[in-house]
Amino acid sequence: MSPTAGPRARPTMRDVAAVAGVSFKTVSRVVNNEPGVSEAVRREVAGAIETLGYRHDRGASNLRRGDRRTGLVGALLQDVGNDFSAALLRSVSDAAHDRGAAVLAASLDEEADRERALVGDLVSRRVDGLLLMPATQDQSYLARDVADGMPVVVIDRPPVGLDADSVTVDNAAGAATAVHHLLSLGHRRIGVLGDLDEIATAHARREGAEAALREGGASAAELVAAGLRSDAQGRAALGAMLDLADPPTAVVALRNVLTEAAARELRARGLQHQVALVGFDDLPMADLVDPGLTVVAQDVDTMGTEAARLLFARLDGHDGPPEQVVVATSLVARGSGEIPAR
Amino acid sequence: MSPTAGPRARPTMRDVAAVAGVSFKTVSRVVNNEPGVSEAVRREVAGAIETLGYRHDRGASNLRRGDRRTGLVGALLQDVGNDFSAALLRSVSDAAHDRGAAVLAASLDEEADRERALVGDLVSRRVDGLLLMPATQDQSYLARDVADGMPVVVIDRPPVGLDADSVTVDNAAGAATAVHHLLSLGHRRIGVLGDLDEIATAHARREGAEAALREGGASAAELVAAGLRSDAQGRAALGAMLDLADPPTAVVALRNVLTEAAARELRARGLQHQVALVGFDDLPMADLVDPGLTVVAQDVDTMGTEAARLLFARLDGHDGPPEQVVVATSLVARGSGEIPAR
DNA sequence: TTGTAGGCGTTATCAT
DNA sequence: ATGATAACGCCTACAA
Repeated sequence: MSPTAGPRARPTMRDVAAVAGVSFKTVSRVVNNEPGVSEAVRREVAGAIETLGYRHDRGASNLRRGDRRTGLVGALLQDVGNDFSAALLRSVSDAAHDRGAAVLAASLDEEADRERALVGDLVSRRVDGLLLMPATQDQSYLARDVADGMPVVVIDRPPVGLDADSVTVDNAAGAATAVHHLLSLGHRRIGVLGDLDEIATAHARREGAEAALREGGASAAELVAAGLRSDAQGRAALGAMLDLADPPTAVVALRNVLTEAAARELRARGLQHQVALVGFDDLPMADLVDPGLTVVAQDVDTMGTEAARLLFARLDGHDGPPEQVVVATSLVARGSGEIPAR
Repeated sequence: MSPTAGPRARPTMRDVAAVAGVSFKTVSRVVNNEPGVSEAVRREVAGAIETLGYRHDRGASNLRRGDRRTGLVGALLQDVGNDFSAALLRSVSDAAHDRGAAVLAASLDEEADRERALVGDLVSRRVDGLLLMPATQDQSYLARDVADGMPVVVIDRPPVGLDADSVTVDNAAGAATAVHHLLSLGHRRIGVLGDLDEIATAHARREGAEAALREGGASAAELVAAGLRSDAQGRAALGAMLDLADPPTAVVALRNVLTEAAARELRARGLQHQVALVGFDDLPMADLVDPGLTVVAQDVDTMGTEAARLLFARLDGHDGPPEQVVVATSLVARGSGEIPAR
């Protein structure tokens, strides 16, 4: 008995039926475009729907339906505000919408608990499938739900403890490419900036870079910094290296924030044309920076498309062993990585 | 009778109850953490849940519940892969997750039909509320659903034909700021690059810029290009202006892709230090470009936070007239906009 | 502390 | 072509 016109209860099929003067099953037929309703009745019902502002309830529908498909897909990414995640979300959600599915998106921020909590939430919402960029070290907690019929595609990092499709890049190889590029230009003092070693991709990249350095006879412990999470940490770490008696003549930044950080620090010191820089993962305006940023690029578009393909193939009943798609990385030379050693 | 281990049917509360040897209402109590269950039974039920891999079904739960809240929020943005939309999505989804709500995200790409279709989808999924960056010219089609209790917050553009909260920036004023900045440096030949005039924000920006130019006595029809949608179109339009006998000494780019395009074109012509450039909307690495890109920045963070605040206030029952929040823009001088007139 | 009956809005099944 | 009835998985109300 609220005096303010509170939200009126939404009309149901029964209400529509009453207005149209038919049984509510007939309304259901009309709403679902089922045959067996005369044109006259169909119009009558459509009119009632219009006047009442009736809106079909997918939740209720889904409860009763045979296939139990919600038309919902989950996308748990590292950070939907970040370029890489956002690009993936875009291509996956395009594929989803082409199939009439909606996408539940969320950011994990490398927090394992958040991943488990959000997966739980998505499962209880009965998503048809899940795209996951893991924050956990082990996804075996998902095995049961996968067995119960919820396909999961793991992206960016290989799944651990879980038999699932995945889309990754060869991080070690990509990092090695960056190092080889610099070695070939004569660099021997090469700094490495990496993220937390607990993150699988970060670990693989650092290992790949260090292995390449060793092979090239350019290994130097004081030029390797890991565990860098922010722009500030990246700048500080590079700054410390540049303050050494024998500073690096080149830097490999193993994540996009670190590439940005390195570019800033070099620029702040006026060294952007003296010290070479190669980043892992492409950046939006890398070509406009001075010098242009040389990077080992991941093909985000392909990654997203492939992930969507795998996910929807499973949803279409495609059975078979998990598929591991590895997308190629490519070195994009724009200037910063082509500065020769002094 | 499929030979392949197809998705087993998910266990229900009844199955759990059978295993635990209790009634299924007791299971419901345990699942919802309701009081009135002995510790012993609680543990028994928890064990059964574990062995069966039971997962609560929110859809079914919600159907019977009194409040009919789905804990779902829709976010219809221009393009979740684009920086501006992605930043908004991030802050809104943070606020949503803080409240235990999940976010359905989708991109509209300025397609009015897509907006209407997706809104319909979200409504039939019974989202509790909706954040909308409109692609339509008129949102009156939403009035009924708003009246039926679904709060809508319109972002980036003022709502048309709909009484709803909104979060916008003063586009005309922002564009005027950019022009004034250039006028004050002595520029009189100022090029303007704008998006489709049908887009409300684009229209307002162009009008604001042109008004400021007129006031400054620097109006020049041949230096105004609208309807530019892509990097290529932006570059072409600016290129044409620069090829004029009396080319512009400064450019205002009214959208971030156009700012990028302008920076590219100027750079390609080696004019990046001769022709001034001010963009509307900030860009990721604007400080690393040479020269740094001067922009009129929109405070995306505040926009997202405000939008979330408005939406969740409505969901918390806050009643009252629609609120129109206008977030201030700010000129961020980084170099490109401070090049003086020749 | 625990259980039973009924219904949320819809679709499946079977009847008319 | 249309309708009555049961059921989906769960929660509310009430009873034991």
